[in-house]
Amino acid sequence: MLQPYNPNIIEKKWQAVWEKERAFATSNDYTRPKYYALVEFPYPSGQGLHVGHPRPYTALDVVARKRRMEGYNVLFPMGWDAFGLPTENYAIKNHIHPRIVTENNVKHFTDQLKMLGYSFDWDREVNTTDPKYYHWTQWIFLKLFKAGLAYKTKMPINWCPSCKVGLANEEVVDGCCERCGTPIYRKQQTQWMLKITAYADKLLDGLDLVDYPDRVKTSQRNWIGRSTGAEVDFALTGTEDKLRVFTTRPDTLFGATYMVMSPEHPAIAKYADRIENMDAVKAYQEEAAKKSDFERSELAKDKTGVELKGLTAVNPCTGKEIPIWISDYVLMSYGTGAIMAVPAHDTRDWEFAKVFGLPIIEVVAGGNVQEEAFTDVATGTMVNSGFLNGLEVEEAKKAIIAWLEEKGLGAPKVNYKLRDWVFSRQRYWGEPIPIVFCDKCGAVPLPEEELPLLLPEVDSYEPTDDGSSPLAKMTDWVNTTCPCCGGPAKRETDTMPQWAGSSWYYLRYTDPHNENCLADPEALKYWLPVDWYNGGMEHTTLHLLYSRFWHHFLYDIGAVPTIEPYQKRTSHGMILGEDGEKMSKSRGNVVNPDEVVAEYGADTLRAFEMFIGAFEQYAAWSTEGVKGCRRFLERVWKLQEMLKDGEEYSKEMETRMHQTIKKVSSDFESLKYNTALAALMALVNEFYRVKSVNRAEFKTFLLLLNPVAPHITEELWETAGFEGRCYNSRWPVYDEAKTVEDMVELALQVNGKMRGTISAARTADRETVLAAAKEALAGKLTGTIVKEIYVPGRIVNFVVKG
RNA sequence: GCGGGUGUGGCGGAACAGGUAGACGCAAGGGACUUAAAAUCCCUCGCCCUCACAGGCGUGCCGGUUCGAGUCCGGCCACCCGCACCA
Repeated sequence: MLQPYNPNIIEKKWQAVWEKERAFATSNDYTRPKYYALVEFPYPSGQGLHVGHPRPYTALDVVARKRRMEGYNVLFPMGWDAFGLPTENYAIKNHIHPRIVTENNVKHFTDQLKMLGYSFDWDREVNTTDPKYYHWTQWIFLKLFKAGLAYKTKMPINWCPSCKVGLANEEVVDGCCERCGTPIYRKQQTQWMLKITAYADKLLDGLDLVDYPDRVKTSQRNWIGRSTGAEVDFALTGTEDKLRVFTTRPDTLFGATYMVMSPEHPAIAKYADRIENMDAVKAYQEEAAKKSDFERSELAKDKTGVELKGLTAVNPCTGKEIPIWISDYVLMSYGTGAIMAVPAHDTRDWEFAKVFGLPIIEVVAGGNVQEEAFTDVATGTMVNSGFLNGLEVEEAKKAIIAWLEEKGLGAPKVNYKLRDWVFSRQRYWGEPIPIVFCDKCGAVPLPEEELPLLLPEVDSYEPTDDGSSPLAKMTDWVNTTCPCCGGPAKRETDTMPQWAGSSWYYLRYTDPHNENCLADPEALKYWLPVDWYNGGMEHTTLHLLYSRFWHHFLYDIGAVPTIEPYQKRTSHGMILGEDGEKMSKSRGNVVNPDEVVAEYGADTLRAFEMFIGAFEQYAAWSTEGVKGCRRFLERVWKLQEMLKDGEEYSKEMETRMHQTIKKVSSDFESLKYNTALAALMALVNEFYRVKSVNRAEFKTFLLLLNPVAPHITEELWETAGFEGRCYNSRWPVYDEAKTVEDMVELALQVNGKMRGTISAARTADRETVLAAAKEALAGKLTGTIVKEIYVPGRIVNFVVKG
């Protein structure tokens, strides 16, 4: 009598066996071929794992398990991105130290991940809040500082009044805090910045070296936003001064009929005495300052502005005096904060000119510039442009830049949308920034021997409204001596953002316990780059970009051996609630993996997560679908009852077995987990149809299913008495020649319409097949056959007339 | 506005390289087993017409290429995501 399938028992059993056998420990034998599979380490939140986590984890666990069976030395690690606001907020509310909160959450997450049977190498677990880890986060910061890539500056930052913290541009979504949704506003504050802009070109060029999805590459490129053009100086009438602008269309310079400055442009204050309508200008400035970024971009794109009466500029090409306006459609943060307006060939300038009745002069023929701006650069010829007349746009660009350079009026210039990275947070639960401020020596880096700079114990983690960190109240800690001159100095009290620790964690996994450097160079050389990194699309312009930046920097200082950190990147689709909406507590559609495992087992959950749909697309949870996967595993379990002897595939199964090995092997490599599982289900259906599975077939089947459902396959492997363990057996191989059937069903068509099928040998010759086809279609072939098409193994088509 | 993506049964989704559309799963209907139910096993399952055979229609819409189009080309439409006055 067959025992019923009881996942709760066998899953615990095998998890214990694997742990005892150190089944998934990474080898330190650097002569073996390596494979580094990485999933984004989670933030250990208080809610625990939700069913979204297992989708990417299972997918890469499948890859990792398959690679081990193929003989690779596999690094598949897990860790904790544990600094962060929710932990700190929870700590404040419940008066528990965030360290304790983190410990508890990590424990909970670990238990949940172990329950799901992942083949992580737990000996290599890292935790960003561990001083032994953040030692090296701080070390990298010091290197950045010494390289001039970390600097402190007073600037308007994105302030979230709810989190009481400054945010990076990447953390602002629709003008609101990415985390809590509160509208942010601009606040002047001194901030640490990282000069990611210095790496803009390297980050762009590096994309050509890696295998990322196009959508990821494209959004990184757009975010960096490189644009080439020129800077041009316009003389200010009656002064020695120039007004410098950036333009991507220097070719249209003859058509510049006015200029626009950002309301924050410093020239306004400088020439206040010349500006006749200063009251109106000031009013406009105040109006613009009051608007949040959100309002400035989202609300009415209707153009507004004020002319600076009494201040004009000179078009360097035409020599004509042109007016200067201020308008909030020109941003101080991009280019020079001022533009030359060419209404005939720029949509925004055109709209502005229409509102204020400014002249529109066509300089590129090809459109009707009184009706709309003509912005096409591919067609069109220069007109009304002096020496440029008759040139194509691209030729004109070169010519005008050469002319500007010769006259000393301008030069080629590249601009980026990318801004430097706001790197300080006014909160407690983050890495302390290892810098002290000395009246004599300025900002002084801590000596590297003094790292890690430990996060001090404080009485209150409460953030302050004035924007200073909770650490600022710790005067014992804040007051220190200058490492440089020995005089009194104060410590930096802001901490690093959560993105710091995650920017290099994949390096630490290669050598997680090293106390002398961030990781042994030999280990880095062997393991890098990460072969396959899966993570969320939401990190494309955050974590993924930040960590590439750090890696490029570390490469430049010789700390890592590769230019790029990740060779291949994939992104999973989110798991939605059963209602098709994003899972959230407020909607009440959250599915808890613990309950799914308790009711159906981890193998069922894993199988369902892989079967739920195309890996890169969103998928809605389905309780019925989960049951379907459990049903499949029950059918697998009961294959034991029809198990027959046989050390080779049976005749009737042979082709099917080879086909399935081929299909599953390639699908596991190309994110098609759903169809791999479908092929395995179909194979089981076939075993049921013939009411038989022999030992050779069963063994191969177990190996193919093992990466997805490791527990049940291990149990069946043992029960069947196969040698060793399933997890460390060799991945099955197929014979290409044996994947094709000898006899095939050919589709018969008349004028491209299906009219029947015949069975024929795959290699049957044309005459034989056409004769058989005509016989089969007797009666349906009326008229004259004008063409006969035969594609061996596929189709016969007769083209008939009359 | 710019960029990216998606559109196939009642549902999730398959379809190599242009070659039998709907694999696999879910739901539904029918049958077997059972005192009964659950579970399990077997059968049916795109739409229209037909008792059945045979046929007609069908992959968002319109057109094109081809012996043959879900797949290629041109033109639209809808929805989703990202960026967004970036000069």
